[in-house]
Amino acid sequence: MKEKKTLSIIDIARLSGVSTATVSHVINKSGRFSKETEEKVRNVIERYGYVSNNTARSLRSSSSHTVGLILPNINNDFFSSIAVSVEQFFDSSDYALFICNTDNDPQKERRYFHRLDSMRVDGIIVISCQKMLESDLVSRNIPIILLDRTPMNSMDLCVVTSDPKRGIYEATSSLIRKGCRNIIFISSFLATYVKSDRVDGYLEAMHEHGLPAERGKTVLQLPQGPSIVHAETRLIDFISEGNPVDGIICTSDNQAIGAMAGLRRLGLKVPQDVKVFGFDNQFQSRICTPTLSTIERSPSSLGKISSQTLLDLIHNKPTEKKITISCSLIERESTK
Amino acid sequence: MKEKKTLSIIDIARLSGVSTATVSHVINKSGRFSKETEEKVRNVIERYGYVSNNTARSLRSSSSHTVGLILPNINNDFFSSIAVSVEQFFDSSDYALFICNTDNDPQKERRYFHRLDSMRVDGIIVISCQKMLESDLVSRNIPIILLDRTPMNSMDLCVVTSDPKRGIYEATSSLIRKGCRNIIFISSFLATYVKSDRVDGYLEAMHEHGLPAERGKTVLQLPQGPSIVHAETRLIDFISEGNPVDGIICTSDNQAIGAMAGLRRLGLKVPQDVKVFGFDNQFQSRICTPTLSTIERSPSSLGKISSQTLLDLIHNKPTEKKITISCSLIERESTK
DNA sequence: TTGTACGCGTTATCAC
DNA sequence: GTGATAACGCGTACAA
Repeated sequence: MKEKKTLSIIDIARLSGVSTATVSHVINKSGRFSKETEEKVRNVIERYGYVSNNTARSLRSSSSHTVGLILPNINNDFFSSIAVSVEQFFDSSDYALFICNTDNDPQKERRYFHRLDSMRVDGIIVISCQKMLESDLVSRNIPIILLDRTPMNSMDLCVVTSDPKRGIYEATSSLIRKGCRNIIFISSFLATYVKSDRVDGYLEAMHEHGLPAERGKTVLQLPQGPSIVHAETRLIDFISEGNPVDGIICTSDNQAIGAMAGLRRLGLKVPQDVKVFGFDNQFQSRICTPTLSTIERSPSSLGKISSQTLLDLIHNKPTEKKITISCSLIERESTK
Repeated sequence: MKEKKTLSIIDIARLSGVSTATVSHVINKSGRFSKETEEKVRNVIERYGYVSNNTARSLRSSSSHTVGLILPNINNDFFSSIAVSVEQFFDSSDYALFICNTDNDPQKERRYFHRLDSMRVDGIIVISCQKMLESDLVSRNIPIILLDRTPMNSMDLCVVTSDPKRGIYEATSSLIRKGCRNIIFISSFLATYVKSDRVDGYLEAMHEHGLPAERGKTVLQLPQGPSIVHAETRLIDFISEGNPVDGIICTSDNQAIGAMAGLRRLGLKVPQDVKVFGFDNQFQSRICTPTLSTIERSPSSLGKISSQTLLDLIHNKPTEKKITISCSLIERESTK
C-alpha cells in the first residue's frame, strides 16, 4: 500500500522557501506578502496538491466554517426542498453543512445537538420535533434558528416560519368567493409536536361569511395512516350520510387526491360539483387528474432566509427575531 | 451578553482532581482508571455540561469520526432514500455525516471532494456525475466508494451498484410471458454521465423470443425536459403513425404516467390493451390510476451496503471490490 | 515584507 | 491506576 504522506503547511513553507506565516497569509488572503511570493507559494500548493487541515484551523481559530441542519426527515418533499436551498446557500458562502435526520425522535434530536456541538459548528438551523426545548441545547454560545415548527418555549431564539393558518384562510375565502357554501375541512392525524392552528384559518373565513363550520361537524379528522386512503373512505361516508359538500380544504395534497377519488366514486365532478384545495404543492398535485389547486409554503424561501439569518447572526449582525413568510395559493383545475 | 466560557478537558481535570490523561481515558473508555475516579469525573462532566472538542480530537488522532456523502440531488426520491439509509447507518455507528448536493455539476463535485478532504473526513461515498475521475480526488489515503453510477475509470475504487439492465430484462420478459408482442421502450434524455445499458436489457429479452426490437424504431428517445409531457406526446405520435403497441417499458415512472395519459387519450385501455412498466418505484407509481407496475432498485439497500463497506474499509477490514444489488419487479394494476 | 514562537484542546507515550 | 508532557497543524502577535 502506497502511503500518501500528508503535507502540512510546514512542508509547503520549506518547499517554497518561505516561512509558515507567509504561507498562511497567502492561503487566507490576509495580505502582507508580495506578488512574487504569492505566486511561488501558490505554485507549490498546486503542484503538491496540498489541502489545508480544517481541524487544525478550527482548533486554532475556534470557528469551523461549518453549520448544522437538523430536520425530521429528508425523505420528504417539503423538508428536502428546504435542505437543498440551505445547502446551496452555505455552499456558496463556503460553509460545509451537516444534515441531520431525526425521524421525529426527540431523543435523536438531542443527540444531534450534542454531536454538532462537539463538532464545533458555527450555528444550527433546526426543524424541531420537541414540544419543549431544554435550556442547554449546546454548551457554547452559538446562534440557533428555529425553522417552521415552534416549540412551546422558543427561548428567545430566532424563529422563521410560514403562516399556514393564513394560507388556509385565503384558500377558504377563495372558495367562498367562487360560490361554495358547504365547505368542509379535512385534517390529518395530528402529531403532538405540531401546534396546529390551521383549522382556525378555515373556521375564521367561514364565520366571517356567516357560513356553517364547526369542529366535530364540518371538520373531518383522519386516523393515523395513509391519508390518501383514509380521506377517500371518510369522505364517502360523510357524504353518504346526507351531508352537503361543495368545497373541500385539505391539509395535504394526498388527502386531496384521496378526496377526489372518493368524489369520483360518488359520481361527483371536480371542480363543477365540488372544488378542492390541497396543501404543500407536492409533486403529485401537478400530475393528478384534475390537477390540484394547493397552498404553497415556499420551502426554498424558508431555507434561504433562515440561512441568511443564521449567517448574519454568526457574523454578529443584527437580525429580526421573528420572521414569517406568507403562503401563496396555486390555483389549478380542481378549483376552476 | 453572557459569555459562556467553554470548558476544556483541563478544567474538568482540575475540577475533579485528576489529570487530563485520566479524564481522556474515562471519556474514551480506554481503561486504566478505577471505578471511583470514573464516577467522580463523570459527575463533573455532567454537572458542568462539558462537551469534548472534536476538532482538537481530530487533529490529535487524525480521525474525525466523520464521513461524506456526495450525491447529485437530495430532492429526489431515489437519492434521498439512499441518503436516509446512509444517515441512519452512520448515526448508529456514531459517525457524523456531511451530505453534499452537486446538482449534477462536475465542478461542484470536485469542490466538495476538496472540502471534505480539508474537513479530514474518514471516508466518502459518492454518486458521481463525472465521466472520468481525476486521479487525485483527495490528498489523503482514505477509502472512497462509488455508488450507483460508475465513471469510466473506477480507479480501483470499490463500486456498489444496482443492475438496472437485468431489471429491464426481467420486466420485458414478464410482459412477453403475459402475451405482449409489440413492446416498445421509452428512454429518457441521456445525460452524459449515465452509462446506460438499460436498453440492452430490453433488446436482449425481445431478441431471445424472436420479437422485433430495434434502436431507432421501437426505442423512443425523449428530448430533454419534463418526461411526463414528452412521453405522452411522443407516444401519441408513434401510435398515430400506425405502429402497433401492446406493451411499454419506461426508464422512469413519470414517463410511464405520461404514456398512460397518452393511451387514455387514444382510447386504449391499460392493462387490457397495453401493459406498462415504470422504473424506480417512486411515490407517484402507487397513487396514479391505474397503479403502476415498476422496477425497484432498493435504494435503502444500496445505502446500507455501501455504508457498511465504507466502514469496513475505514477499519481496514477486507471487502468485496464490486457489489451488485439486483432489482426487483413490483407488479401492480398496469400489467395485470 | 517576512520569520519566530506560542497556544488552541486533545490523545499517546512514557514514567511512576 | 495515575500523571506529566510532547506532539497534531495552523493562525497570529510580535520581532526583525
